[in-house]
Amino acid sequence: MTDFLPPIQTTARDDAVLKALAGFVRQEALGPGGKLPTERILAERLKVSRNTVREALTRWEGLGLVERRQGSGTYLKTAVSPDMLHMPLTLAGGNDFTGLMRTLEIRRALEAEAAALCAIRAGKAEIAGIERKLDIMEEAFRTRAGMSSEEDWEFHQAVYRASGNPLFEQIIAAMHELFHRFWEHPLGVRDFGHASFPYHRTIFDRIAARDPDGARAEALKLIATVEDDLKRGAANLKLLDRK
Amino acid sequence: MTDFLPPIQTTARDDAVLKALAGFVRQEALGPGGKLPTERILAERLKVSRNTVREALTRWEGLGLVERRQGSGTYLKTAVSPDMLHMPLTLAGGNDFTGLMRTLEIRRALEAEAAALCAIRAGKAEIAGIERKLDIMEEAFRTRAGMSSEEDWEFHQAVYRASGNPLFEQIIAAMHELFHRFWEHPLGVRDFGHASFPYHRTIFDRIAARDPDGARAEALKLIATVEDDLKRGAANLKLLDRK
DNA sequence: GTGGTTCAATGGTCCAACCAATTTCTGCAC
DNA sequence: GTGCAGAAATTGGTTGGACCATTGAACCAC
Repeated sequence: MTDFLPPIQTTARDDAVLKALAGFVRQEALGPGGKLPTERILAERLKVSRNTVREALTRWEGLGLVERRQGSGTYLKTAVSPDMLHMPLTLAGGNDFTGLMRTLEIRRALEAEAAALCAIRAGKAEIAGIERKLDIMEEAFRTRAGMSSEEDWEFHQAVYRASGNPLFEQIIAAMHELFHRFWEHPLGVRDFGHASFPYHRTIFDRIAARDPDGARAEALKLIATVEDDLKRGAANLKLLDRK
Repeated sequence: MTDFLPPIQTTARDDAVLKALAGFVRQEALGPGGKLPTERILAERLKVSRNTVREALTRWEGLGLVERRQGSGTYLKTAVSPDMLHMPLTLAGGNDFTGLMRTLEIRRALEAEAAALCAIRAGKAEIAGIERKLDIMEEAFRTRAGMSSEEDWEFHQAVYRASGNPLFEQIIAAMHELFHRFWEHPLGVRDFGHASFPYHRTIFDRIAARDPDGARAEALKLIATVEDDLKRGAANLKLLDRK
C-alpha cells in the first residue's frame, strides 16, 4: 500500500511568480520578441520583492526562455505556455571525443525512429519539401566540393518535422549546437561528412516509398559513417595530443 | 580565417561566480551529495554580494545541478565540472494525451537503443545490479497486486546507467516526471502497466545473454504495451470528456 | 532512551539605495 | 523642420543589511 504523502510546500514564491508570468504571457498573447513588464512593475503587481522576481526570471533566462537587456527590458526568446515541461540536459566534458560519441548515440536512436515515423506519417507536401531540401543540399555539395553542412542540417530538420512529433526536432536541435562546433574544426579529417552524403538520398527514397524499416536502416547507415569519421578524427588527434 | 574576438563583458558576475564554484568543486573533489559553502561565505570569499551568489546558484538549481535545502545548505545533485555543456529543453504542451504519446515515441527510440547498448557494454556487476532491481520489482508486483511503478522505474534506470551513456538516463528521467503524474491517475485503466510486466524479465534475459538485437526487440514490445494502455485510457477518457 | 526545548546556522524574502547600459526626450544649431 | 549632442528617464545589475522560516544539533527533563 502506497499511501502517498506528497511533501507539502509552504513556500514556492519563484514558481508562483513564473506561473503568474506564464499566465500573463498567454493573456497578452505575447510571442517571441515580446516585451515583458519591468521587474519593478512585476514586483509591485505580484506583491513580492523585486529580488524574488529576479530569481524567477533568472530561472527562465537559464532555460533560454527570455533574454534580459540592461537598460532596455526583458524579452521573450521563445513561445512560453503554462504547461511547459523542462528538461535541462547537462553533458559533462562535452568538448571531448567521448561527449560527441555520446550525443551521436542519442542521435542514432532518434534519427532512425524519426525516419521510420516519417515514412509512415509524412504527407505528400511534406515529402515534396524534403526532396526540395535534398536537391538543394546535393547542389551545394557539388558546387562547393562537399561543404554543405548547413543544407545537410536543413534536410534532417525537414525529416524530423515530417515525423509528426516536434520533440525529435527539439532534442536533436539542442545537440546539434554542440556538434556544430566540430563541423568548423573537422578534427583534421579533411572530408568530414563526405561518406554520409549518399545516404541522404537513400533515406529519402525509403521515406517516399513508405518503407519505415528501410528508412530506419538507411538512417542507421548514415549515422554509422559519421561515427567512423569521428573515430578517424579522434585517431588523428591522438597523434598530436601528447600532454 | 576566424580571428576570434570574444565579446568583452563588463558584467558577467553570475558566470564568474559559477566558474569559480566549478573550480572549487573540482579542487575539493566534491561529488553528488557534497555540500557547498554557505551563500554568506561564498559572497564574502568571492567579494560579491550574497544576492549575486544566489542568482548564480539559482541558475545551477534550475539546471538540476544543485539542491538547496533551507536551514541546511546547498548540495550537489550531480557531478559538475568546469567544462560542462548545458542544453535546456522546454517542451510545450505535454500534459494531454497527444503529448504523452509523443514522449512515448521518444522513449521507444531511446529505450530500445539503451537496451541494445547495455547488452553490449554492461559489466558483470552492472548486470547483477539490474537483476537485483528486477527481483525487487517482481516481488513488489506480487505483494502489492501490480502497484510497482517505483520499482519499475528503478529497473529501467539501472538499464540506462549500464548503457554507458548518461544522456539516456537524463533525457528519459526528464520525461519520466511527466509520465509520473499519470501513474497516480491511471486514466480509469485499473491495471495500467500490467501488460508491460513480463517484458522486464525478457529484456533482462537478452541483456544477460549479450544479445543486443534481442534486447532491442523486447524493449520495443514493452513500449508497445504501454502505448496500448495509454490508448485504452484515452478511449475511456473520451467517454467522459464532453466539453 | 524518549520526547520536548533552545539555539545557532542556513536558505528565503524583503527593502532601499546605487551602478551601468539603454532609450527617450530636450533643446540648440542650421 | 532637421539633425544631432547632451540631459534625463527607464531598466536591468549589484550591493548591503535586515528579518523570516526551516533545519539540525545540543541540551534537558522525564
